[in-house]
Amino acid sequence: MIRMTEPSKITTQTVPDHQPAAGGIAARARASVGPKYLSGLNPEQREAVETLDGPVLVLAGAGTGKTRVLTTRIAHILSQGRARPAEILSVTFTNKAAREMKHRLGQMLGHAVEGMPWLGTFHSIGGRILRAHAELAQLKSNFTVLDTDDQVRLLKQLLQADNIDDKRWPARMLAGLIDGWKNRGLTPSQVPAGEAAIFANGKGGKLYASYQERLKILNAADFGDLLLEDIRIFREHPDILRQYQQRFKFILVDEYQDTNVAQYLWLRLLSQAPSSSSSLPGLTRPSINSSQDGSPGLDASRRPGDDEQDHATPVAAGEKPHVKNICCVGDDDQSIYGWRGAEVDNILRFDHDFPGAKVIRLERNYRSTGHILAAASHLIAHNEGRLGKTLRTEDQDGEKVTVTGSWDSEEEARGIGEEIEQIQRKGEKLNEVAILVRASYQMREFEDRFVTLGLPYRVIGGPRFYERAEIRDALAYLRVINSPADDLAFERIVNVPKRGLGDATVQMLHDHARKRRIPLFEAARAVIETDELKPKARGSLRDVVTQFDRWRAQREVTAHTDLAQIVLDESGYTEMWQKDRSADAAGRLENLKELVRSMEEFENLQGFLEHISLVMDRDSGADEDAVSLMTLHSAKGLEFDNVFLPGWEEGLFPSQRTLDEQGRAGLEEERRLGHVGLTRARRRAMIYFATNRRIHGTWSTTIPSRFLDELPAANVEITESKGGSAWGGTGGYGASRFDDMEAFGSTYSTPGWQRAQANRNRGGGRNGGGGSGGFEEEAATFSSSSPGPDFGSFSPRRRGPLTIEGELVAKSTGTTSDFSLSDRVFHQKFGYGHVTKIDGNKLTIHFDKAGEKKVVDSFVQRA
DNA sequence: CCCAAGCTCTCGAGA
DNA sequence: AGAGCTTGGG
Repeated sequence: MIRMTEPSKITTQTVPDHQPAAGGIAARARASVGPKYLSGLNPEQREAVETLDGPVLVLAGAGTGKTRVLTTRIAHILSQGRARPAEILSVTFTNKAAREMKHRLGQMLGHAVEGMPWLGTFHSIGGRILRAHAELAQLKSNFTVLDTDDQVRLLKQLLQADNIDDKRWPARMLAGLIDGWKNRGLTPSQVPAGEAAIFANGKGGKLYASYQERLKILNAADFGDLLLEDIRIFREHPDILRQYQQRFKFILVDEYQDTNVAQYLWLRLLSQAPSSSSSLPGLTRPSINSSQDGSPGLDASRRPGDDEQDHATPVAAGEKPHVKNICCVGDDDQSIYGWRGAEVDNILRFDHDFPGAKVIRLERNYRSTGHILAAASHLIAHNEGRLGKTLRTEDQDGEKVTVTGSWDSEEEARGIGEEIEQIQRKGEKLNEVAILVRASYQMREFEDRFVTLGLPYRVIGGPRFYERAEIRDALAYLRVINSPADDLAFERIVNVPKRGLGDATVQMLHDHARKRRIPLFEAARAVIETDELKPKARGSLRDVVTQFDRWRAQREVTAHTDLAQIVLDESGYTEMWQKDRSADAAGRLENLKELVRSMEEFENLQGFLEHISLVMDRDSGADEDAVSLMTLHSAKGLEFDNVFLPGWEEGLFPSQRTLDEQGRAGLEEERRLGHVGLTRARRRAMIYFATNRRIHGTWSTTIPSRFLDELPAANVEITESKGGSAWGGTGGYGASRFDDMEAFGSTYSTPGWQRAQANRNRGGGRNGGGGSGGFEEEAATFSSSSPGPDFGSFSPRRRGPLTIEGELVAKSTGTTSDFSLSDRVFHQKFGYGHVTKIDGNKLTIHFDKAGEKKVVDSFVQRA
């Protein structure tokens, strides 16, 4: 496996502050007389903007001006006359990022940027290309984009048709598998046999194939197809590929560390210089991480007739595909989307994939104070698979990062609430306060608290607008109008509002449709001419068909917003919610109005539907002064003066599930998430953890996150939680504390807790963990790291030199418990029992009545 | 065909 | 704890 840089090179390669960027005379000459958009850039940024030719990788650490570089680069290309707006392909991951870039470009160029038609998310641009060549994917250009929900419902139908027990083999799981395959660029015939077999006794691959067939019949594509079908079209039709290669003179990619294999392949195809040669290099990805079986994923050519397989041979070593001007910007330390197929390897091996690539590091941080940056850097230094950057700041040290322990998550929310009120009293804006949680279920407690306090807040990236039932219903009506073959949409609304068309009727329509190979809607039209249905159902169905025919006719002469309103009213859908007396009915009606309003931004119904499924976020009242509440994931790219980071506990953060599924790679991704969280803060970062947390409705005792131990003592301050902490100071939760804990229940030994415990013990035994005891500052040293990163290895032990010193270490009060095996003990809640296992100050006790429990020794007394 | 009660399952991040 | 789904009775 190839590593890009030796650690030793990293520091020396950094461009010194005062010298002009490499690039020599030309760059210097431009530097003095350069256009004004270049002024204010530091030398590295400037180099990233001005190196227009050939592949460029910009390693942009948090807060180093990444977006600025990207937008300035586009401005530079345009003003140098190197390309017209329509010749620049610029891809981002989120709509937010795309909007932000458009906005900043507009500001920079002064005049309106009418062009830049190819600035957008991977999915929107992929979808656009697919629509242009839909017929090559057996689709019509008005195809529907299915979201996860539709996908699962469709798969459920397929499972039923195949008589597969969807209890044992959930549709969700299959959806996840298919998603994963698509992320890796695999069509049904390319899925390795072993993987296809793991679902439903070997039917996985076949189901994937029939799912794809169904999609074509429904005139639909899922998110993965938006890229995968492009790739297939490019491969099968070199002339089309060449057309795009010629069009795009420059390619820019944001957040490159988040790209998955499919996105990588897509980019790679587009980034080849146009060539008429039949041997297209780079059609496949060279083996990713030297997997032992030697199957690089794409060479599974089991099915005859897939002639594109012929190209699927790895690029020969030394072969240099001609690559044009592609600039990828990313930060390996912010790669947090491994779970959806992102390959950190894409960025780690950039110069291998794009030979001759210039790598530019942006390490000057303009965002955070010294202490925050030091803490974040120190934390991330524990990762092995890094390219290695050292973030620097010229800002002052500022306040130390605080770590606060609370008894439980309610106290945590209370403490943070009070802290925020203090910030407010100091006259700071709530807009500059954010709470970043690991899992969305953590949000509720804060919302409750803020409602009580009357503190304005907004949830960012919460349940998405178009995922709401009423929006999906309304969209389904519009989808049926737009695409009569959209059976999923038809099925969704055929009996909404209630029309007496239940499962029996729908089933009958299905049979009919399948027999004649026609869409459900057409089946309905046929069936109402027969007397197969009871008169009542028949009448209802006739009404539905007639209504849709009328709406489709109206579509020609009515503005699409008016049409939507008409459809909602005439179908009785609006009325349905007006009659509904539940609390949220009013809100739903409001949402429907909002939906109709939002349609105004689009030319017509078709354009609206094309976009709606790709637009995830709705900007909600950003002008109001309010605290922001969001997940760590959705915080990427944002910054705030004050950042609260609650829930730093084993099992929650790092997430047990990630650890279980991804081993050490997962742990490193979680650590990067912590790094992202800390680097969101400009002036104050405040970490919290609770000793007790409610998970799945029951209280569990948790132990502080290992990441706390990995913070540098010199930059961190331990504080007391407001309202009394069970942690620190008093030396552990005493029995008196426990007396108050009504809710402390039976779940001390949840599987998650046990796993966390097991992992912790396996992970080097540096400390006994435990919620009890105080932090002690201590110059801790542990050894780490073999010379090269070692992906794919799950070895929990680190080897080699690299020492990290000066860390906080949580020390358990009693690493030696007073109890010994089979001691008879008494517990206030569980009664009498005897000790079966001792682990530091944690005891496993078999209680006479309550069974086996894990308990901290201070909770029990000798019987 | 509809509704209500009971049941199970989830509770990691997104386009 | 809560949602979503299945089941049984009207």
